[in-house]
Amino acid sequence: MRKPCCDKQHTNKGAWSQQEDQKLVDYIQKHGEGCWRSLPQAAGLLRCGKSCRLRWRNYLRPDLKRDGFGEDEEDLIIRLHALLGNRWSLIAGRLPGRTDNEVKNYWNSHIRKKLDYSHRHVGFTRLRAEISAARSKNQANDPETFIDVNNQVVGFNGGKLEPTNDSSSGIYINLDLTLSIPSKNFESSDEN
DNA sequence: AACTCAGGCAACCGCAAAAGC
DNA sequence: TGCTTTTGCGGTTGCCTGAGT
Repeated sequence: MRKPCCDKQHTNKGAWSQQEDQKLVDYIQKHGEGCWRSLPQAAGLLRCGKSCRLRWRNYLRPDLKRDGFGEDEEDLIIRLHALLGNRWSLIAGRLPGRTDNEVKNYWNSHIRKKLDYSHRHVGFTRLRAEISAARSKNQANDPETFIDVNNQVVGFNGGKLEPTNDSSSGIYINLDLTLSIPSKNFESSDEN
């Protein structure tokens, strides 16, 4: 039987107060990240470890961007989502200062709607077709499909998408994620 | 001004993978 | 090697806010 992550009767839930944030930040600055299970008690917080970890990673980390998503970031998310699906942590990993939760929320509240409009966009359709071909090759367990994501070559290895140095053979797709599709085209495609 | 409703975001939950023993 | 514990991830929920009526 799995133990619950914390004693829910003695933990706070809901929005974090400034005092709680400060305690968490102070503790992590002193002791570093990790040991989330024991952290709340050590930091004097009535929260479960998972809650502390989430709060730190999504909102308190000093390297987070707190401004809105730019067009280039949005384009990148669209391309990565076409490639990776709902692998939010992987997508967020390609966006410095962004979290998986932030990307996921942004996708669900903004981009998904936009894509409903843009699915007829020729360039985007072509991109999806290329990616779809690569993914179906992967489903056939063919390891020789490589995708260049911002100069990092990744390959399907045993069904997993992983960085690889071996791109000497097989299908090779350069997504060129440093360039952005003019996102205005997405919007305009349905408005005529 | 009051009410309703939809959108956006923060946070929680449960599961799976990884790590430790 | 197998079991337990911890961490990470993705889906979902619930609250808050602003627009519309």
